[in-house]
Amino acid sequence: MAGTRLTITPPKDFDLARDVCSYGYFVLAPNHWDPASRTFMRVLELAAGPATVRITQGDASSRRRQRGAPLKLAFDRTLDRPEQAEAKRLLARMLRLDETDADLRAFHAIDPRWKKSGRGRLFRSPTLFEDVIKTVTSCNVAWPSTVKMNERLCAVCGRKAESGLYAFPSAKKLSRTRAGTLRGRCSVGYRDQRMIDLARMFVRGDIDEAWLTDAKTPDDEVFEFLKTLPGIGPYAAGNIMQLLGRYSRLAIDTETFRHAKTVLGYAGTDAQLTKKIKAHYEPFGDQVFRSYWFELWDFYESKQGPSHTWERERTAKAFTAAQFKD
DNA sequence: GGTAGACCTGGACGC
DNA sequence: GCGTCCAGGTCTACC
Repeated sequence: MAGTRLTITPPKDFDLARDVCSYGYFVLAPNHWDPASRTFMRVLELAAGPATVRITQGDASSRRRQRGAPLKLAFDRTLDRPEQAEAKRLLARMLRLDETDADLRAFHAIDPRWKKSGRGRLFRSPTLFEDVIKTVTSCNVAWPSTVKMNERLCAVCGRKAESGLYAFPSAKKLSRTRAGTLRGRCSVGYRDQRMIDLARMFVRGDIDEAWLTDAKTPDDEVFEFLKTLPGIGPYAAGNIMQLLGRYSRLAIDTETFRHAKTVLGYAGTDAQLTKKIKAHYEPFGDQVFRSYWFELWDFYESKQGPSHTWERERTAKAFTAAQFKD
């Protein structure tokens, strides 16, 4: 790529392979992780149009872990100064560079199981809007359909970069898209109007990201607000909470019940399991989601190998609750 | 406050 | 190849 090249100095323990491959969204379009080269690539929607960024850490030819080494960004076009700042801001959100080494030490003090691996950061999207829409695509559907919806949303509604790759659609674009297009061409089904309504709320400013991320805003108020959004119920709200950096709640879905039965050895009705699950994670206080998630992720890695080696095509098919029932 | 049924897609299964 | 059933979380109507 012959465009702008930038460098970001991450926190000392940041590990690109570990910290990108830490949450399922890293395999959803427009994200692309290449296990062989340990390179992350996606299109960012910037002020002057879409730009593809390729991210490596340290010496790409080395197989050694290079925690804390500079992140090298290579773009497919030239970015002016404001765009460079915008790109860095979006990538910092995506990679959770705001989670400092001290933040992670605090998490590991509560749950020391992840101290050795250093796990703590959870990959997310460059924008809250993309995180919310991705969460809606993960509701009431098997994982392969979530993968497909995100691919189609980008291909049908996203802008094309010089690289030929597509961006995730902006809120503005999605707010003007017809429900029939989303349903017919993006396979989002009944989620069509809910996605458009969400996009319109973002465009109008009805969703106040500053308030949602303000440390002074109580978790309970954020959770209750999220549940008022179209297509967002208790599971989705819990998931968006963690995407906002609020780890005090679980996002309970069928996968949680599968985990409770097969890994934790619990039995009973869903209501009984929910009580046992909450009791199990209670000791982790305001970090329950991370403790839950890395237990789950550990299980996936025990079945599929280290997450940074997962091929996109295989991952698209492998990760469904049904695959792990036994 | 709790719950049954509808919503939509895609995969599994039986014929 | 076709039809049927089922899984998946949210929403609405109803009790």
